[in-house]
Amino acid sequence: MPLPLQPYKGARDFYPPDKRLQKYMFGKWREVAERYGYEEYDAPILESLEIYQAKTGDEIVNEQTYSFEDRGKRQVVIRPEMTPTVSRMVAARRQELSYPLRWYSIPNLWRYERPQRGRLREHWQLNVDIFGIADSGAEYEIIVMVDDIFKTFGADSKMYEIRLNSRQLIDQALINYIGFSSNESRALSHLIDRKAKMDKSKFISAIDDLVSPKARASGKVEKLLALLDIDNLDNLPAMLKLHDSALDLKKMLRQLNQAGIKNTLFDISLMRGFDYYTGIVFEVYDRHPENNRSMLGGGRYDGLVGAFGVTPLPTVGFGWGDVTLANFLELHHLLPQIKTETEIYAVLLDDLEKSQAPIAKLRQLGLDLAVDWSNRKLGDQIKTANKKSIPYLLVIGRNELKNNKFTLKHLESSQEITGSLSELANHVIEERNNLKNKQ
RNA sequence: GCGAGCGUAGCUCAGCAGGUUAGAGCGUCGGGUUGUGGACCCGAAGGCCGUGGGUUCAAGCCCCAUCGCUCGCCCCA
Repeated sequence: MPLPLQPYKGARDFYPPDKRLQKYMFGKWREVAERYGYEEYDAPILESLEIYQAKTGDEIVNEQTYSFEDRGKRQVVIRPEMTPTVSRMVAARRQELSYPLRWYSIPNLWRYERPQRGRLREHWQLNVDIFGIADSGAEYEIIVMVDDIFKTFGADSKMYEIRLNSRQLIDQALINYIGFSSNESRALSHLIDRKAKMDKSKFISAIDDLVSPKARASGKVEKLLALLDIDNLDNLPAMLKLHDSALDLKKMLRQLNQAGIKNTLFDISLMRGFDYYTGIVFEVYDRHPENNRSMLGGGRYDGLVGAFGVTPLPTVGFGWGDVTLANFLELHHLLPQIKTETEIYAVLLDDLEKSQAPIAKLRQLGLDLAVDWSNRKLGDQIKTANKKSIPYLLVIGRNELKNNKFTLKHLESSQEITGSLSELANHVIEERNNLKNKQ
């Protein structure tokens, strides 16, 4: 039996070009998060089972996670998401941390399920959370940051849209305005979340299955359907329109608009799967017809830190997966040509031993340099540099060693410059800095 | 977990109705003589046709199972 060459189902190998792309994406994520004053944290990939049971449904814990019993009989889960972990960390130091607390992380997460487009078993996710702010300024900051990240990747606002809703508004609508029980309301909100995927008659019959015959008879279903057709806050019935949650949403949309973010919309059917959200929720959709899906989402969850037995802490956060981001960038042609880190390929022609001094010198001067020790013909060595897309070529042969003057060739443009090692190094470093400033 | 489609060289795929030693392009490696690459020409390596079983004189092709991939569903972190 030959050994398998494929990575484990739903997981990925990162060959250098893949890793370069990942570094690029993570780099932009970090850059923007830090520009907003967020600090990076990390945590173990293993967590004890209990911390998931408090907040999520049983199915997620039992069927959609990698879980096992360790040798000490502890129930262990490979983390499927970061929110419980970060809540745990904050709760553990609830008293000593100072608020508002702004944290981010890019954890590796695992879920046990069938892989499909945009959803693998293994993925990485940018997680950003702000703790300690009850005011909607927290949501505002988070959404502005998300938008900023898109812009930093080169996207324009036509490529995506930001949809907003409020859990409080939904509760108010389903329970107080229409009059469903809280059980019916919870079941209905999960159903409404799937509305876009179902055709209308199927959706209606699914509603009928969920609600009591009495509710059906009293016209509540019609009332619900009418409500779900509303796509503008101003068209809500008065009782809802004047509710705090609707006013908050309206203010949020206005503020975003003032910040130049106009690709927003109110989507009353937007739920987010989890029950832990307590206020405004949002998702960003790709507008590309081939990928018309939610790429990231988040919202306010004020109860989770408190679930660890400490004084509750208002929190807003979001998670953004690397797979959905990569799909988006690819589809919208936003992937840059990402070069290898190596800047110089040193080709040795004559005396390998005497060539070591200039190579060491260039590295001391701060250059990333790979050496071809193969002693092959010059042309062959150049071909290798070319294939590795290393930008500069340095030839070290007897002439160079004798005169202590070297020639650096930029392979793409075929331009050559000649000079001392430090002159060449300065040139490369200058070009490197120019490139960085452009990005 | 459920349903559908697909598995032939590193990659993209051909492969006739089941009929001898399984093909192309790209890529890789080598060559086209002296210290300058990308083009072009020549050549080579590389496949138990995903795996196991079955039907048949004969299976890459048909049947069953299994694994994997893709797309839906469920669920969505």
